[in-house]
Amino acid sequence: MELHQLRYVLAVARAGSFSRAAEDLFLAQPSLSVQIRKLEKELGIALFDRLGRRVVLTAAGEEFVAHVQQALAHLDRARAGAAAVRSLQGGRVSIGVLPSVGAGLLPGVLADFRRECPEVEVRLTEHNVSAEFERMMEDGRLDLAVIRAPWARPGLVGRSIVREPIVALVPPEHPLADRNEMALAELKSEKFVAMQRDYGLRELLEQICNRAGFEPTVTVETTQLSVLQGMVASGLGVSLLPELASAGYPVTIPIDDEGAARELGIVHRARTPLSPPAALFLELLADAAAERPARR
Amino acid sequence: MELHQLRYVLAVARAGSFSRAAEDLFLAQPSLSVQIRKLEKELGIALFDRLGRRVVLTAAGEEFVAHVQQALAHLDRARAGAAAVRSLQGGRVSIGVLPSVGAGLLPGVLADFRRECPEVEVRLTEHNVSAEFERMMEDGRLDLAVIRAPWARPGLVGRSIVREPIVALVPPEHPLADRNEMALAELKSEKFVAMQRDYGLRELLEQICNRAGFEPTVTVETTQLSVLQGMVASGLGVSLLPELASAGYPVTIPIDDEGAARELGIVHRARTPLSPPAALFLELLADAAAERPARR
DNA sequence: TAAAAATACTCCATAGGTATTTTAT
DNA sequence: ATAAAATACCTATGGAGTATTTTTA
Repeated sequence: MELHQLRYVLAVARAGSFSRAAEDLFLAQPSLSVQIRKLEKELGIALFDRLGRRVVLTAAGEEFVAHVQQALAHLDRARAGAAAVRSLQGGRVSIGVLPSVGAGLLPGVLADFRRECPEVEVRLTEHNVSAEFERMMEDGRLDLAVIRAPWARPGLVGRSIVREPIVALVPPEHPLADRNEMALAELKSEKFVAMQRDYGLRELLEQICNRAGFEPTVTVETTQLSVLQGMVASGLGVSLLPELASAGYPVTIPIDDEGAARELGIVHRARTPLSPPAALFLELLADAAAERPARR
Repeated sequence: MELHQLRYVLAVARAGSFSRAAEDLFLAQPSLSVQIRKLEKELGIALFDRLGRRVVLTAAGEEFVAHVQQALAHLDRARAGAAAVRSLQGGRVSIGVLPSVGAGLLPGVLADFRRECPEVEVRLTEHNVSAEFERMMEDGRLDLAVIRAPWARPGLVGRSIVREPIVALVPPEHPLADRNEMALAELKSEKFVAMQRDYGLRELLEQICNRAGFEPTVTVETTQLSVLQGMVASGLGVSLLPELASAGYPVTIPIDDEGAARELGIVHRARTPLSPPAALFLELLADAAAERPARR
């Protein structure tokens, strides 16, 4: 049983004649006859009664055709679904974003994307750890992820989209509170408020302090950016955050150390092609990021 | 898009690996890879994300598979329907019978048939004229018909199943009423009660009278066997009927002329093969008829 | 006799196989 | 180093074509 045979059966049933059906199918009449016969032989029943000049479905043929029509309709839907994805009128994109990006950069991009292809479902996943996204990418659970550069896995490719400065958060009454800029080394002996271990922002904090030559003394840990900001505000210590993540805190002082910055990139699997919706989303996100001037 | 490709897609989705799916399908792995790739190219989208060692459906692939499963299920049903007809567990037989046969011979056959294959639908058509059945046979509206022999159309084949004597029906007080047998010629100057023109039994009456050398004088016509019998009973005339059709009338006298008989046959199209249910029905009918001894 | 289906054959596209390379764990 | 997928190449099945015969209306 082959698809073309099924289409031929429908055509013959519709035309009531092998010759006319062959014309409709742009096929030679013998080819059509042979295929129908072959199918009948395989099924073990006659689908058509050859009444001399006319050809009509047998009772069994009628039942068969009814099922075949259903089947072919489903295949049309399958094909149409694929076409929809191809032309950005359907499908789904799964995207992973760090919380700070989710709040800062994404809403506008989502709105743009929704406007361009309202039929495409967007599945957003937020997570604090870039490495988790890398894992999800490789599992196929995500099509795109916005993560910290540089990414570790060789199977991922992408482009840098944001380079944002690191700022210090200090309590309002802190001696450094009125500075316009500062060096990391000045925080060497401060107490730090930080995200818990295994959070991306904690790792970032330790990396930049280490690069400046000291180990930060973390006295309080939390899992929420807003809680961290509140703790700094109430004088429990200072902190270091990328600018996007410091949004909402009043006393931030830019760090002028070389390399005191967080770089974000949008990545996807190197070997699997991006679906058309995913490719569009990547473009929109990159465009939106390009409008924010890259700093430091 | 080909059926085998769709089955391959389902197998790969199920197995999560080209190699394992290829084993399941008793197929070489490269053949499978090539077919999937080809389908993806035709659809213009990726159905699978090749994640190094594992293979998972893309979002578009999942939707595609869902439709394909529906489609293949319908094809299974189509195939199963054909198998059912083949094995006498489904399908339909359309049969044409003359009213006298419908009353006399058929009920038992129908019961036998129903017992042997209760799933097969039987569509009965009664008609008074054999020629009408011949037309319906050639239109494909009937699979089998029980008609008067000999049949006219060369496209029909079949076998004789019943040869029944012609009997005379006379009013109870008629001079011939107590005879055990008689010759047709003795009815030469009687008034006849007969079926209307174009009825098979009327044609039969005229044929056998003509063969006996006279034209019957028909004074009353009707369209119902029971009405005809009533008219004879009330003395309006005599009639001639095949034995099956005379059932219920008290005064019948066998005609001993050579050839004063009606022969019935069961016919089907010569060129189209009988469906298994139709073939069985033919056999059952022929068997039932064989049990009635053929006479004259 | 004309029109349709079946038959006979020829050709070539392609599904599937084997051997091998590439890639990822 | 191993296991899986991709690539390259080959073979052969079978779908489609042309030419012809058979059959029916």
